[in-house]
Amino acid sequence: MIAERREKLEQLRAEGIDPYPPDFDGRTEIAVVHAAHDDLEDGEETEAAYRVAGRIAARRGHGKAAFIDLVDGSGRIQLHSRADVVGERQHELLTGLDLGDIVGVEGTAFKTRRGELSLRVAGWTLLAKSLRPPPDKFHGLEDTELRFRHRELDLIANPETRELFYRRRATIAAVRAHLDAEGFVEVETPVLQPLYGGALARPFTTHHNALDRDLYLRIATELYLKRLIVGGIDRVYELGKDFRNEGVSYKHNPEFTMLEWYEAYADYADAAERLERLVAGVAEAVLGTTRVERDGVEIELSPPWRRLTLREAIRERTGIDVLEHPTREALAAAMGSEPTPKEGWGKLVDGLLSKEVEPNLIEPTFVLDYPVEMSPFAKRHRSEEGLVERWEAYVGGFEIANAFTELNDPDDQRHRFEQQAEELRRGDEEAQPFDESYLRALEHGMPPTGGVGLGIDRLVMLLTGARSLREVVLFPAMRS
RNA sequence: GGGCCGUUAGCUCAACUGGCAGAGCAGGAGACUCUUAAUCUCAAGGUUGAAGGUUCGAGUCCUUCACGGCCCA
Repeated sequence: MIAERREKLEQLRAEGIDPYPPDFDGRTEIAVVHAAHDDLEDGEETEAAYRVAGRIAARRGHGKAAFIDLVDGSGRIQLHSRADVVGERQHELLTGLDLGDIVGVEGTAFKTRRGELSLRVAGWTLLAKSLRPPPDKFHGLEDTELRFRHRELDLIANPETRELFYRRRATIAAVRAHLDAEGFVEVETPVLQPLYGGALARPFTTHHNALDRDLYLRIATELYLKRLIVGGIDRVYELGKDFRNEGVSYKHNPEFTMLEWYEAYADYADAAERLERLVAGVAEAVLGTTRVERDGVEIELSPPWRRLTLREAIRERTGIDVLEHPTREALAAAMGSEPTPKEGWGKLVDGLLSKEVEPNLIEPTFVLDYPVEMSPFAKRHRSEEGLVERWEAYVGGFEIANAFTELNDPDDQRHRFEQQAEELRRGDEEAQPFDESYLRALEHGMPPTGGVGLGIDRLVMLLTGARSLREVVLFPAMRS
């Protein structure tokens, strides 16, 4: 198959045709041609000449004439080649090209009797010979593994894939526009970090040869961004990749795109209002509506979202009041199970939340006020003992965002790091390492601050109806 | 980590209880000057994911492994 195409390549070279010329001038996007002439009458001809370029997607020969479908990034247009117009030899060579070949074409616009806007080919140039057969022109490419490993084939064969990633891009652009308009400053902080922090997760480790030291790929941008708050950038955000050394699932990829923003002189209630406005605004900008559908259920994203406490949420689903069972032994007993040595009380609560509560939170919901054990960077609750001012936002059965009133008391932060050290000793590999440098920054004084982390991939899932995060990541992690 | 399902031609898929591995599209040769999943004729295309086993005979049954999907942890 490949050998046949290589043979054609050599034949073209023998004819003096460069199969990979460097340029094609004066190109018009196919969508522009459609916009200019879609109103032609059936059978109407014009003198309007265009140069278009793209990939040959289909071909229907008719002896001394042929129809060819040409696709570029903007759309598809039909070409009509006639031997009496373009010349016998040029016609033969054109129809002898393979599906997948990339050509530049000059021609005049007309509409066929059946009403399809087409270009009458006056001349053409091979721009790139394709040596491998493209996916099936009718069925597209359906094999999930091939689609993910060779996303370029998915994009060639499945226009809806291209649409999805255009929508992803529109989502990110709308998020930036929203925050920029609210006076937030976008920054870039280190991806390679001497200490990881800001989330409960295991990091990837790498090594810097010249410095001869291990570095971590960031699991969050949190601690650096809060140092910028200390520095006086009162509204700051970063949108970029985080890396967590964990398994893959429909909602996890080891590298993923995260937005974090921090706002001085705000708390977690302000952050919640900002998030629900942002998500609804982005949906409106990207979809033109604040309603999305998921598994046949319509979800309204416009504010205000439901708010309930974590305690209520768990009690509502399981009948267990976690605050009545404040030790890991007591809570495990109430759950009817034995805690493993690695599980602290916070882990058990987290388990109840993710297993029992999360899948049932379809309508947008803020779950408020988490146990302090689960939240080493959140400020203690202003009125509830043992809790912090934190929320997680759930939509469609999964978490999209996490926020707190940030802990700005350096002594309390030191105490929390010590607690995390204990968790590390117990064997919890997701616990936080002690970060003296961050503590020192807090000791200079950080204003009261509200901060949010929003999972961009999950937001895109929400706005595209994708079943899996892997569908909205161009090249998801795969086994070798 | 566990369970279930899948892996057959470049792509999309067939092959009843074990019995000659097939089709459509793509590719090749030919016919056809308004087709659009064009149509028609002819010919070609395979280490059935890998390794081992059972059997006269394995795409099909058994074991192990690889990769993927779904569900659970």
